[in-house]
Amino acid sequence: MPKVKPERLAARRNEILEAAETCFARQGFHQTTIQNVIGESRLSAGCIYTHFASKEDLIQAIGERRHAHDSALFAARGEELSPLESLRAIARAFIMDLQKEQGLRSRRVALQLWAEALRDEVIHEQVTNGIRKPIAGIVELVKRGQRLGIIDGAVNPRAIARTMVAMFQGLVLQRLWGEPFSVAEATGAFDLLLAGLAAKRTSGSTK
Amino acid sequence: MPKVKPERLAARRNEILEAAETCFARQGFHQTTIQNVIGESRLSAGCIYTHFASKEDLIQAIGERRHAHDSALFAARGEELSPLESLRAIARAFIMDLQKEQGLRSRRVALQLWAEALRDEVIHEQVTNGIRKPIAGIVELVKRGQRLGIIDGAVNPRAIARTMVAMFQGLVLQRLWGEPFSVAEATGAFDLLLAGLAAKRTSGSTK
Amino acid sequence: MPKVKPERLAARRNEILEAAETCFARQGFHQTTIQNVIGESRLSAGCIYTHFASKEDLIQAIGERRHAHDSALFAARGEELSPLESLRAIARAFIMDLQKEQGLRSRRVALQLWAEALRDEVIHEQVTNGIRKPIAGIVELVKRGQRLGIIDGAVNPRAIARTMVAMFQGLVLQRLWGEPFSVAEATGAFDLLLAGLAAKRTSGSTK
Amino acid sequence: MPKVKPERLAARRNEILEAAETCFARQGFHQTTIQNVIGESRLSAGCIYTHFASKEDLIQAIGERRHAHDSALFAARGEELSPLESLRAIARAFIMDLQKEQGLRSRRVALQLWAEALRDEVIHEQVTNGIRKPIAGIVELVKRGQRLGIIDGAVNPRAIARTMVAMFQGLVLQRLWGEPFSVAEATGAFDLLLAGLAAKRTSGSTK
DNA sequence: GATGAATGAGCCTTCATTCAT
DNA sequence: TATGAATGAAGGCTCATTCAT
Repeated sequence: MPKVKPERLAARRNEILEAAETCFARQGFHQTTIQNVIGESRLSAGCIYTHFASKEDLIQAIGERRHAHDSALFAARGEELSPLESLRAIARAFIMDLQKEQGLRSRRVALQLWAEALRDEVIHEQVTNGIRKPIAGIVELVKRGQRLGIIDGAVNPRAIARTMVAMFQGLVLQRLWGEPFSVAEATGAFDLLLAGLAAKRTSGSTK
Repeated sequence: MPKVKPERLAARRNEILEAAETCFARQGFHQTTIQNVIGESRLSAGCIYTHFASKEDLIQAIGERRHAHDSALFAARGEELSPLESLRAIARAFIMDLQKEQGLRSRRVALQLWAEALRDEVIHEQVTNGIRKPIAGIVELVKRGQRLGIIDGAVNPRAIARTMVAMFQGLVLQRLWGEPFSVAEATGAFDLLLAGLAAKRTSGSTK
Repeated sequence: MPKVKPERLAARRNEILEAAETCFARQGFHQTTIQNVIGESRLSAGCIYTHFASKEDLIQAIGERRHAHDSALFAARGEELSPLESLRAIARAFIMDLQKEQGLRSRRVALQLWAEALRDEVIHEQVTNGIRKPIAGIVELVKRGQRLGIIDGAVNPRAIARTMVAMFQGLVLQRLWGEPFSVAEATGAFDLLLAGLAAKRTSGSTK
Repeated sequence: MPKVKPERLAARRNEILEAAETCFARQGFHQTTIQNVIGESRLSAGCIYTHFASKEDLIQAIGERRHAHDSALFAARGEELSPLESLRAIARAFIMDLQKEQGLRSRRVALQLWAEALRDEVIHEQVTNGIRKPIAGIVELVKRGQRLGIIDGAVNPRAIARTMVAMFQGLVLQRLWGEPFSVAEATGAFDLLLAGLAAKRTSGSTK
């Protein structure tokens, strides 16, 4: 029987993660020292190391969090919408989320996780898993659209899904770099892609 | 009259950059030690530091290179093509480049530069400049297309350009993470976007 | 409420300074490596750097110590003595101190600080402050002597004070270089200067 | 038969020493890099190393120069003066020399040699030799004065000589540290010492 | 002799991690 | 559990010195 309730433990863990994310967003993983996290969390080195085995562990835990966040964004839009409307809704939700100042901190960390994924197997797993679920969801929607005759049957659902996600990722990059970002522009561009999808008579060639 | 020709200097500089890029692609900026670069280049610490002021300087020089490479990819497609064909050509060139094993090493480094741009002002400049030129080029093509009546006059050229670049960036990410990548899929998806562009009578709304 | 008492901190700091002074006296500032101090103190690099910000900081802290030591040597000789006797007492104390083996270690360091003062503003401040207090003290004594009619009113107190200190400094140099040093000789020479001071009827010129 | 005349060699050697002294005076031995000397002399590393075996050798050569300079200062004052006048003349020459801006550069280096003498046997030899000659000269003068009955026979010539030199050294220190320095003050103080010397009836005690 | 690019040992410093309290 | 002083293995960088030209 633990003397400290598990919820207390989780709370402490969360405090640390919160502090770490702040530091990581500000300075990056490698520029952030454990001392920084200690300062930000107002805890001690020893305390942090009873909750996380190592700095790497801490980073991975942060990765896990992000994973959850993005999955939620793309998660089940109400079933009552048409597939195309669902896709728009997803895009809109994502684009709106990019607007929020608050989400940016976490996305700055995400960008670093993207880079880290090249080397760290665990993070690689997190990142690719984090992408596969949304992609699968979009694939489902497109297929449904095709069954309903709303979406051109010739398009490759997987390719569409991957492309949409790619667009979102690229938008994140540009947003993080401080490029001008407008919800209207982003939504408009996305609608063009959907328009292409819907077109019964796709002009695959420009000739 | 220098005993050693300037071209020799440049060659040496290049050797170092080459070795550094190899290390950075393999281990990332922060996991790579100068010792690694020394080992890879078979030169000495002192030699490296007569060509680059610091590790940071080395990273920035690598950034400069990438900058040049990508700008070239997007650069002037022949004027004889129609704007839409030009856009396709650009996309195709980019997608083909992503196929090449050789380009990947450099792109692994690019992803790290993207993350680094959040903290390093010089790299930030490089990365955003590297993106602005392609965007400007695409904007020009779209505008020409609109003037020629080939592209829907209602679309926002800037938004399209930014979106296209975003797509490319996202593709790079997925490719680097080892997600299955097919030229046909990628090209197909891109054509959809172009189809949306070309459609004179697009219902921007799905209602 | 700190787990470790502040006095423990000060003790540790002192250990380090002690080790550093030993090394510095033996090898000089620049020949001494932090590794040497580590070896001498039987502590670790990290520990030293939690107490001192840099090697330079360590040197300056050593300077501060010396400063204190010398100021003490020249400090208030009992008020019950006549000014001339006070001057003799000061000189004697100084000369005796030069005899002690123990004081030599610290003086070897002092000589290096004298040289360092040419370049390091902080050390320059320490060294000149360390000299100004004794000079001021001697000036006071001379003035008192003049008021009492014991010391020739024509002499410039400041010049005398500076000269006395100069003599002491020169003696330190010669002592450190291993020149034969005898208390009797040194005291005798100093008395000559005092004799000159006291002489009511001195012909400043030898003609 | 050397192709390069020895005088050409000596000239080159001198150029280097000149540059080195400038650097050493400005930054100290240990802060001065060979690169600095190279820059100051507008020669090359290889060139310097054909004239001097090592940095240490360069420093010692500088030491040799200083040695010569100071010995000259104290050297044989005309025989026609009385001993006391000779002593005054020596002091005056020294004090005047301290005034010259030009001499200061070299004295800044001297101070560093004084410190270096603690560790470097060669420099120690130079410094102590540089002092012994003046001391011997002064001893001779004092003895002559005693024989002539001008100087109190009770004084210890060696002690006097050492003390005078000590005073000079101390004055150099204070001057280098930028303490206010006046020829009149310095000369006055020195005269006091001479006055003490001359006194037939030395009050060795102040009681 | 002169040049200066190259060498590489070694220095100062940092920082993830531990452990006695 | 929490604390934070202490550890010590590296890491980035410098600089005296060499040697092919």
